[in-house]
Amino acid sequence: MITIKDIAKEANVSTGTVDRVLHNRGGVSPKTEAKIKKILKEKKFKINLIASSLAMKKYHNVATLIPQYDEQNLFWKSPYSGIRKASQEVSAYGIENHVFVFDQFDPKSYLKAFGKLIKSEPDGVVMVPMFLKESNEIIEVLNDKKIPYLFLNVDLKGYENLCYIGQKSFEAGILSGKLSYLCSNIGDQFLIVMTRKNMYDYEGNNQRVNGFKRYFKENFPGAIIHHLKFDQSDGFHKIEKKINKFLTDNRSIKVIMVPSSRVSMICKAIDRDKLPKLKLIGFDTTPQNIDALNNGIISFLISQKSFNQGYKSIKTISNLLVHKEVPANEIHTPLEIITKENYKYSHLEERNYFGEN
Amino acid sequence: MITIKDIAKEANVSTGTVDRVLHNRGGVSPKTEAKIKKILKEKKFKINLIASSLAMKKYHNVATLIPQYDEQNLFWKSPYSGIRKASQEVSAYGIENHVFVFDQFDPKSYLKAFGKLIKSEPDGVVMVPMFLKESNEIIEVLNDKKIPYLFLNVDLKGYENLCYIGQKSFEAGILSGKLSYLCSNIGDQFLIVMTRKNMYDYEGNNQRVNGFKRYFKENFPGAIIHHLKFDQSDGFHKIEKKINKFLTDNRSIKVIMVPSSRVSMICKAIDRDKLPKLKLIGFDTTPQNIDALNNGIISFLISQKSFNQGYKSIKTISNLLVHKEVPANEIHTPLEIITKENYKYSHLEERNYFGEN
DNA sequence: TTAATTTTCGTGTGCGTACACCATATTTAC
DNA sequence: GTAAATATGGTGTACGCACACGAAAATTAA
Repeated sequence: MITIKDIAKEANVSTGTVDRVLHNRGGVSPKTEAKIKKILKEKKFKINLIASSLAMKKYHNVATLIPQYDEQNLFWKSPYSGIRKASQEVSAYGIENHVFVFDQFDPKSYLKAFGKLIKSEPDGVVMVPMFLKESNEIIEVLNDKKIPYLFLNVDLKGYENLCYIGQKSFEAGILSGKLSYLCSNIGDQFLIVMTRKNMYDYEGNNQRVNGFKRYFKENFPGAIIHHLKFDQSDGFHKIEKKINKFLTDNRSIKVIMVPSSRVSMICKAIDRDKLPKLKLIGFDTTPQNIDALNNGIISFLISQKSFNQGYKSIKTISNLLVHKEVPANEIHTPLEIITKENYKYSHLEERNYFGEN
Repeated sequence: MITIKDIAKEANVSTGTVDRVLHNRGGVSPKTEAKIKKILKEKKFKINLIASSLAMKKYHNVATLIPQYDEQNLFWKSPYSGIRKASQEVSAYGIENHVFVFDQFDPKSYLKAFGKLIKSEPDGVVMVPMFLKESNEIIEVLNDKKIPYLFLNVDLKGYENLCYIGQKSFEAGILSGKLSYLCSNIGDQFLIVMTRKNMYDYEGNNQRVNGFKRYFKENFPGAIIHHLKFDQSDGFHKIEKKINKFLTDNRSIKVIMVPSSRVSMICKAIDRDKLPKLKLIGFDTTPQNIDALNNGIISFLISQKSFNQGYKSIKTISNLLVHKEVPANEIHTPLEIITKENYKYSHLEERNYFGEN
C-alpha cells in the first residue's frame, strides 16, 4: 500500500506538501505540484479513508424529525429502525443523531418537536415534512441557519432540500394496477378504497390512485373502477357498514386496491364470507399487513422498504457532513412486490437488524 | 465521545489494561476487570472502529474464483460487478482482492484458474464451485492450507465452507409457480423448458422446477404441466424447430416457465405469431431478459440480485479477516419479482455503481 | 544591500486503538 | 529467606493522514 510518506520521499518533499497537493490547499509551486501529481498517478496513490477520517475527526450533530409510531400505526416503525441502525453505524464517524418525534395527526406537536430539535443545534436534519403550512415555517428557520435538510418519505416540492428519499408513488400505483389486473378475470370490476384523507399522505396516496387508473386507461380502458373514501373521523363501525353494503351492491367487484398502508384494516372490515372471493392489493409491510398476506387474504403488497429509506437518510446526511458528498436530488427506493411466497426472503436487512438485538 | 483513555483514567489503570479487557486478552485481575467493565458500561463506551482498523492494519489478500462472462453469457457480469464494487470499498481496510476467471463449460480451465489463485497465497477465497469433481480437489487444497472459503451462487453441500451466498432455488421455484398461475386463465396448460443440463446449474434449476411443481401440486393439483429439455449440444435451430412444433401440438399451453437465466433465448426461438398468446416467466435480469421484459414478451422475471451476491461475498470474507466476524451459514438474497413496471426501480445499487464509472 | 513581504515547504502533533515489550507485584518452590 | 516463576499492569510506538505553526527560500521594495 502506497502512503503519503512514500510519495513524499519519491518527490523529495515533505508529507505536508503532498497533503497540500492532494487537497488543493494551495501554497505549492506549480513545478513541485506537477511533479507530485505525476508521482501520485504513477504510483496509483489512494487516500486511506480510515486514517483520513481518524485524522479529520470532527463531531457532527444530526437531528431527525419523524412521526411517532404506535400500535395503530406501525408504519413509522420501519424507517425509525433504519434510522437507528444507520445512527449506530455512523457514530463511529463522530456523528450523533437525535430523533425528535411528533404525532402525525397533530401539527402542533410537529412544531413543538421542531422547537426541541432546533435547540439541539444540529449540523444537518432529516425530516418528514408532514404538514404543509408548518413545514414552511420550519424550513424557513433551517434555511436561515443554513442547516442542510433532506425530506424523507414525503416529497414536498419547491424547497432547497438536499434531496428526497422515498418512493415514486405514481409508478407504484401503475404497478398496483398491473398486479390488480393479473389477479382479475374477464369481467371483474375494481375498487379503490381510500382509508383517510389526512393532510400528509394525501398526495402520495393520490399519486398511487392516479397511477393505478393510468395503468387501466392505457391497457384496459374498459375496466370499471369504483371508488370509496373514508374520512379520518369515520369510526371502524361506520367503515365496516359502508364497505360491506357497497360490496353487496356491486357484486362484480373482485379486486380491491388500498393505496395507503392500512389495507389490513379494510380486510378486517369486510365480512368473512365475502373475503374468499376478493383479491386485495395494498402497500407496505406492516405486521398486520404481513399477517393478512400470510393468511392468503392479501394477494400482493407493494413495499417501499421504509427501513432502507430511514437507513439511507441518515447515511446520506452523514456523507454530506463527513465527506461533503452531495447526493442525487431524488433517491428512490425499489417498488418491491411482496407475496406470501417471497416475503420471507425480502426485507432481510431489517430482519437481520432486529435479529441482532 | 468516550475514549479508551477516559476509561483508563477513570479506572486508574493504563489504556493497555482497558484494551485487554475489551478484547478478553487476559492478564487482568478479576477485580480490575470488573471495575473496568462497569465503567465501560456506565460510560457507554464503544470501540472507535476507525481507530481500531487503523491500528490493527494488517494486509489481507483475498482471491475470487468465478466464471468468465461474455456476450452469450452475461449472467456472470453482475456478480463480477458486485465483487468489484466491494473490492474497491474494502481496499480502504487493507484488503486486496484478485479475481481469477474460468470458462464455465471447461473444468480444465477451472483447475487452471485455481492453480494461479493458489499461487497468489490468499488469506481467504470466494468461489463458485461449478464442477463437482474438480471442486473436490480444490477444496482439499484449501482445507490443507487452512484458507477459509465461501461458496457463491452454487450451494455445494458437505464441505467446510464458511457459508453459502445465493438464492433459495426451491422457494424461487414456488414463487415462479404462483406467478405462472396468476398469468393463467382456467384451462390453460403450462410448460417448463430446461435450456441445458450442464453440470453446474443443473441442481439449482432442478430445484426451481421442483418448487414450481410443488406449488401446483399443493394449490392446483389438476394443472397440466409439460416438459421440454434441450441439451447444450443442441443448436439454436434445433431448439427453434422442436419448441414450435411442441407448441403447435399443444395449443393449450399458455404459460412457459424457464428455470435458467436464458428465457430470452427461448423467446427468440418461438415464432412471432405464437408469442402474443403466451406468457413467459424466467429468472435473472440479464440485458437480453430485460429487453424482452420491456417489450412485453416476458411477464415476470425472478431476480436473485446477483450483483448484491457478489458484493456480499467480498464483504463477508473481509469481515471475517478484519473483524473475525463469522457469518451465518447461509446468506440468502431476496426473491425479487421484476416486471416491466418496476424494473426501473430495482437493482438500483447495481445501476448506481455503473453510473459512477 | 538590507528589510519587508510573500511564497513555499518542513516539522510536529493529534486522532484512538492495538500490541509488543518491559516493569513491577505476587505467588510458588526450595 | 531467596530465587524463580508467574501474574498483572504500564509505556511507547506504529498505523496513515490532516493541519497548524513556523522556518526557509524567493521575491519585492526601499
